Amino acid sequence: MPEISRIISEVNSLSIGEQQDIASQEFPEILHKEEKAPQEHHLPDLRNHNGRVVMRMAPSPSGPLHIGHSRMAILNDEYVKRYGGELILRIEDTNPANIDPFAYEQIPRDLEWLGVRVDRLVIQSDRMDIYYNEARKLIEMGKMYACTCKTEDFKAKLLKSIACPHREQDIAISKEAFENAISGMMKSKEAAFVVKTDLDHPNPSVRDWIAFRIIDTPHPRHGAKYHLYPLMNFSVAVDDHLLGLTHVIRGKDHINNTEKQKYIFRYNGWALPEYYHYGLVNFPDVILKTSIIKKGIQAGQFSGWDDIRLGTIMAFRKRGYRKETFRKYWIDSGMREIDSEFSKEIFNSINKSFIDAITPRLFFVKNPVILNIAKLPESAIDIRNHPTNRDLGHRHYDIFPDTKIAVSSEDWAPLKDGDTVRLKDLCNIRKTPDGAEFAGKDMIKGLQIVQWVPDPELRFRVYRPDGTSDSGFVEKYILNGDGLFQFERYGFVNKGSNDEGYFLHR
RNA sequence: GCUCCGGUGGUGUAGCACGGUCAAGCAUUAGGGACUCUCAAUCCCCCGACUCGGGUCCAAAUCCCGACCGGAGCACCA
Repeated sequence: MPEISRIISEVNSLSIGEQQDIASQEFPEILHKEEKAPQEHHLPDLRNHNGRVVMRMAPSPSGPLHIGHSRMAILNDEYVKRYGGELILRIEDTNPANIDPFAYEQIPRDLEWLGVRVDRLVIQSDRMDIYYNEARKLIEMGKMYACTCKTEDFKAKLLKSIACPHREQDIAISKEAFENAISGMMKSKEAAFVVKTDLDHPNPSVRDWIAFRIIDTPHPRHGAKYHLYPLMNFSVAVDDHLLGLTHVIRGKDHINNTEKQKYIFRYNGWALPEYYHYGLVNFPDVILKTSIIKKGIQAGQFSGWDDIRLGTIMAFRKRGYRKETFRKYWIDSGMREIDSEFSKEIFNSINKSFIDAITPRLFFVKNPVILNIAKLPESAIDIRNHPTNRDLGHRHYDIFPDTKIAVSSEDWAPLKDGDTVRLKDLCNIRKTPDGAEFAGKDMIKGLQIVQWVPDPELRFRVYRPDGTSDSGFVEKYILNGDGLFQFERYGFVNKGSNDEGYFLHR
């Protein structure tokens, strides 16, 4: 080692120029910069994976999944697929007030569409007895107590690191209160059940946190069967252990919760899973909040959970996004703890790379003008459905002197009399004071090319995610297919029916 | 205010655990061009970043300290 240091300092004592001279004379091969292989984005390896991992996704059933949830789902799924093991979907429905029954059926469907393989479904409200039993153990250990303080008093004391009078009460009192709460003999807010942590913990929210509360609201799955519900930090800790999780990946917003949950692990002597927290993603101009969406749907402002103005998986799907896009985007984003902004451009660009080569082209003329073209010659033409992909075939038109042609007013209106444009794949036309006239069949380089629709009959409306819509004529060939089309010079559109569709992206 | 986390081009990231191969890679976007009967795709070119200030070191995007900025949480949501 000293030898190496000596040589390094010797080399460093030379100027760059001298170093280069020596290198080029004695070791010319090192001056050739090696071509770097393109770097694939890939997720880092997990700590302590022993060939098998058990992971989970834990959404609350307040509504269907949205784009934000897809990160959690895909990250977990990727790792389980990489190492092998089990992916658990755990529906966290221990707050009866925040449940939309529809979510129980839609969340699995959203995941399936995303290509996430769920090995096991766990619904927390079906495991209440397990939580009760774990709580009894903690009470017995003296690590949990019943508190009948007023909420404000309880908070105020903790803020000052002062124990509430119930903290050291007899275990029997807590035990009895717990059973009473379970059997429904206590009203909401009359008591709470608190996990003892550390009154001097620097973060006040970690000090003695509430693990169970009494709720009178009936549960959508269980009605009035239960009156005492665990809070997330308790049920999560218990389940993460009992379900045998090896790794937990979730958003950074849970970092504080992890601290709280660790107390349950410690008291029981359970081994901790490996935790990862990815940074928060800001989604500009995307509506994600379930409470807002719900209100909007009820008020008739949105057509439903799949309204294309929303950020739900259902809405993305309706617009024609590919599931592969979600996966690539989130893998590219990695697992860093930095907060970031969702990039619509990159997301759309990824999506385009998946669909461009396989999506048939079609002409759509928005805000149309119908032209009678003077001296239009009879012709029969074939138009390719894709500029390079021959497998997509072509479409055929017979054009006659009296065939009416629609073009977009956005193309036509700016033209002056005498200007010429190219009707793509058909002919050139000249604008005249009376309308339009034929101006030759041969393609002239540099001529503006416009899309057109012959014998315009099919009105088509495209709904855009910003709430607006465009209307125009579309080629009749749209009737022959379903799914995605690229309306040339307009963008990709997912067909909803024969007269309307949804804008995907350009 | 307190606790924790983080700061690489317009945007998303790679690199940071083990300082030298980083005068910083990739993608996207903007701009220019080639090609093209789509203002698409493809190809080429180009603009653009290590938050700042100290320190350690022969050498710092990488380690240490401070500042600044941003985010999350702060107690009966998940």
